[in-house]
Amino acid sequence: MAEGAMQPAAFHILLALVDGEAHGYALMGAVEELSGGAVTVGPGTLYTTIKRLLTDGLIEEVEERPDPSLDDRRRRYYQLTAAGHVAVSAESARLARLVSQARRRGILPRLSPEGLA
Amino acid sequence: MAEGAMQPAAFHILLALVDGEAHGYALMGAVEELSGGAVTVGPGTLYTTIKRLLTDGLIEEVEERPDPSLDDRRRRYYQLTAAGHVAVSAESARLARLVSQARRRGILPRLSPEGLA
DNA sequence: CTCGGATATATCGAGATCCGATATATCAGG
DNA sequence: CCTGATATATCGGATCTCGATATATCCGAG
Repeated sequence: MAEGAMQPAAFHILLALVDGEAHGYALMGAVEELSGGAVTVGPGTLYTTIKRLLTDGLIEEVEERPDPSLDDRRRRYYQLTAAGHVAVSAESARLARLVSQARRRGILPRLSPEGLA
Repeated sequence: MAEGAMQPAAFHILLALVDGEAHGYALMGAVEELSGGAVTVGPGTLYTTIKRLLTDGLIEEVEERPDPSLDDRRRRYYQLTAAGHVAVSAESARLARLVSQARRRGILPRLSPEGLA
């Protein structure tokens, strides 16, 4: 897509990370949940996207380990960078504009379905 | 993507067609306009996407020619089918849910930018 | 009338993305 | 131990994107 658009998988992952740091495997479930089950990111997309987001500087790995008693040495935790925050905000605004265009055309209920999962 | 997601280019084209029938070349400008310039669909994406939308039964070609004095025999006009209307509504609702998730996380202004282009 | 540029549709091939399958390793519990 | 769930990672095929290119038509300038 043009310069103003982001890959859907990347956006879903960044949006899940706004809640705070998370490890890869947990993000699969988080994306499915915040999309209401409409989007499923499998391991193939997940880890290749994570690698690209790291390269692009939109996320970074968290070095500190959690409570040692709860630690799982396999996990790798990630969090948004400042650039990642900017990017996910910009992409959200772009989608909001599209949604308002859809609403203007009368193909959506009056208000956003705030009450839905 | 999963069963509940649509290709961005296809969605932009369907959304432009909610306004009524249009021919392919006009859709390029329409998509750029309704996306606020963020998305540019070039001829490659445009015509391959149109072909796929026809095959999937989401759009159909309009046979009737416009006013003969204004006719341009090169043009091919398209309009949404009933299935296309359903599809663009469903995809809009999916995006609206994502936007509400973004707003819930505080990375968007309070209300949709209704006043913007 | 002819020429040239804009309009319009279409296809090709390269690159990017997506995604299931697969592989490997670690964790927890029986 | 042994098994199944968790967790990360990569591979290859399929799909999607997109600029470049080709062809045809329209229209106005000259």
